[in-house]
Amino acid sequence: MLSRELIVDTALRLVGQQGAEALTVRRLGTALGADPSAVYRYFHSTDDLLLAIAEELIARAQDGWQATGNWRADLREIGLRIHAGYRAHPQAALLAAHRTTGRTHEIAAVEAILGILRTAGFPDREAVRIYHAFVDQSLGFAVLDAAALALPAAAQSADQRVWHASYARLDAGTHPHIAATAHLLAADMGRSAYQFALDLLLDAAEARLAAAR
Amino acid sequence: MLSRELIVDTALRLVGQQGAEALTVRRLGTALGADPSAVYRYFHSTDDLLLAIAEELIARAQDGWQATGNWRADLREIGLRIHAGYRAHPQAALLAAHRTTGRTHEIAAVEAILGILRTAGFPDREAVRIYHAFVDQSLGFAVLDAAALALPAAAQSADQRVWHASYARLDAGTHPHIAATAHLLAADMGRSAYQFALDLLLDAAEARLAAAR
DNA sequence: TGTACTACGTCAATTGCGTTGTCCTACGCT
DNA sequence: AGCGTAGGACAACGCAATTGACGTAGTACA
Repeated sequence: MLSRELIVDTALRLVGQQGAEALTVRRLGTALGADPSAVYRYFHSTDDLLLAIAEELIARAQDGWQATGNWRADLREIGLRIHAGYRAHPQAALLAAHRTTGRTHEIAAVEAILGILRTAGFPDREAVRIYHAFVDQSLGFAVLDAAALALPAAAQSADQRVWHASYARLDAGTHPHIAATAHLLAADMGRSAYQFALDLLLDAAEARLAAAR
Repeated sequence: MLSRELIVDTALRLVGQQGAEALTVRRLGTALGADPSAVYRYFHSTDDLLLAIAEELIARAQDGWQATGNWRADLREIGLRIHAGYRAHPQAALLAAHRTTGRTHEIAAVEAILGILRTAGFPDREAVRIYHAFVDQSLGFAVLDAAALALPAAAQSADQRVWHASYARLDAGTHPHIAATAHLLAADMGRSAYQFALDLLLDAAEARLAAAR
């Protein structure tokens, strides 16, 4: 017996194991032990299914979150949760992160973030702008980092080697700035820049809030 | 008589005119007045073709850029160029934005950005961190916005409609913050948040530079 | 001049995809 | 008992990427 939940869970597992290109109605049907067309009893189209997957990722990211009342800490926590949640399912994140679902869990997240900003004292117009920048920045980094994680292991280490090989060996005469910072670059580019970028965004938001008062 | 250049140019024109979903070997063949399979005489696969398109994009984005000496203005200009360049060709951006090529155009960009930051007075470690956050933020937003543009027209307008339909009709009792800002949300979510996010990042960087002195 | 080779394009076929319409079967309701 | 419906199977359509066999023109070379 199939169900929307079972199909979404199977799809996430399928994509996690076999990569993004495995998410087809036909392979999904095989994984479910059912005919591909059976999926259409529960989802209007593959796009509909994709939105359900996106919604599930949002739900998992928000699960168990509690506001502390400190707007900066709360926003930071939500950002890190979104980023971590999508990175946990890189292939699915690549497909789903840029979709607007308009469903309950997404709405709950929007309401929570807007609430944090407005309660903190941001004027409505400013709260909306910061909300938008915050969410898209989180999703953008999530997609980028997920894409790196979704690469085959060989391509992943090749990307990493570029910083130690190509960049570290550039001539100081033609590329003085890279030459001067090559060791720092090699160390930093292996990690995600999301945390630092998030703190920069929160710094800027805090400064604007102080200036508005 | 076909050629790699002619095919790449035709592909870019095709996508510019008919949208992301027009980039198929069959339609490309039709646009070239040739059999679809003729493309394979010049490119090993469609992925190969897309990489060639991506290279072309990098070249075009950098073309004609000049430093002014104002670090903030220079960084802003580079960010906007990257973002606009990728957004102009969404489907290629989706495939190319997260790859580290280590080729001449990419190296030139890295050197330029690091140079701007170090010349402005950022210490090396800080310059590298800001470089990383700046680049990944620009690429992240580019991917996200490109993905939205690469959607079929139907899905695109559906995403847009969500903000006017679902969100604008939520009850003020259960979702007070969304209800209070629904009109602002609908207006803001139709645009890219990149410019605002970029300005926030530059604000924060400027504050850190001032604090370090 | 004749031969062989290569570059370039066409043609036909294979495989996989999303999606749809039709059929079958089991179950709950009156 | 009869019947509607939910849930699944099956077959088919059209579009996609890709491939290998085939034709054709030009070109190098003996």
